[in-house]
Amino acid sequence: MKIEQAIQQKKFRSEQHKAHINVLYTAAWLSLQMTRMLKPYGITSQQFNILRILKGLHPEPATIKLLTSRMIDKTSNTSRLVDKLLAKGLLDRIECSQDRRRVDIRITDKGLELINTASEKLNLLEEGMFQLADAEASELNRLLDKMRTNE
Amino acid sequence: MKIEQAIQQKKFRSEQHKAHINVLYTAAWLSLQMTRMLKPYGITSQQFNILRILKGLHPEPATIKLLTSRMIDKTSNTSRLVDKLLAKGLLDRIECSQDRRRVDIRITDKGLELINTASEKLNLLEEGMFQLADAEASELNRLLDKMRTNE
DNA sequence: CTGTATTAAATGTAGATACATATATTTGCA
DNA sequence: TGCAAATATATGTATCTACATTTAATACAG
Repeated sequence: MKIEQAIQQKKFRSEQHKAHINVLYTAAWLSLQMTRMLKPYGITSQQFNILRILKGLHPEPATIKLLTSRMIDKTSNTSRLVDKLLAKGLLDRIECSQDRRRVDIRITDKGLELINTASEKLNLLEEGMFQLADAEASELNRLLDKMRTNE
Repeated sequence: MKIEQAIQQKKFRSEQHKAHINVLYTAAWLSLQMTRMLKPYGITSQQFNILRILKGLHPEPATIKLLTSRMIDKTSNTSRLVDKLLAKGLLDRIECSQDRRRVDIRITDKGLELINTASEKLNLLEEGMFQLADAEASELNRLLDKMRTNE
């Protein structure tokens, strides 16, 4: 569906303005798909994101600071997201002996199991979702990166 | 900044997967810019979105249902967003006499004034933000629409 | 050393999202 | 007509975001 139909707006100030709206709309759509896909596993997409980062590092641990720097949404409250995952037994938290301000966080076996199962489902979703050829996806990445030039 | 640096991840499963992450990241970045820009005006970006729709319709009113269908984020609670704007005197709400389930919502002069001032600021932001040529912005729109083919 | 600045993480808050459910009204058909 | 289904909006709840503030530990200049 074209963005014009999706939000029932015929005219836009410019193609750039339309692209701005389109990125926001597409991200909201993607997030919703992901939220629904993860629901049966009892985790949110931000929580999934943390598990994904920890899986990549495993068996090395991460600090809260490191997790934050790798999050898609930089302003989410990593401490509280980690709390939720701890309560579910998907993470372990070990106080850091060299620097007692820090905490080392590691994914548990239960966490690894969950993310592996959930990732399979997510891959299926992405396959259906992405009609883009490799070259098109590359170009999309280039354009998005360029859009954020003033970052 | 390239997405690889932005979230400090070197490898992605595919260009498509990278594009998925990139859309989410770019939208979060755009939203944050917008949130900060609107803060001095005392409104959130979702509230701005409602004012923008009502400005386009002015002097015609809109129902909650119409507003929802035009929102970028379809699952936001339009009723409650409208409540907030009413409390600030930026909207008027009139119960609909033909169908008493419905409520007609119209932007006030105060609302129009606010959105006009805020829009100018926002345009400045967009100018600085968009390094994309017209043809590039068009292509970006095409790719995003294609990404949502299964919508 | 000692005290100030910096850093890491946690917490308080107001507002938003996602979704289920409730309430009120209108439609439409037996 | 009468009553079930559909429609429009509102509300309850748990979670998340954005940001300011707090707590605690470490760094480092004088």
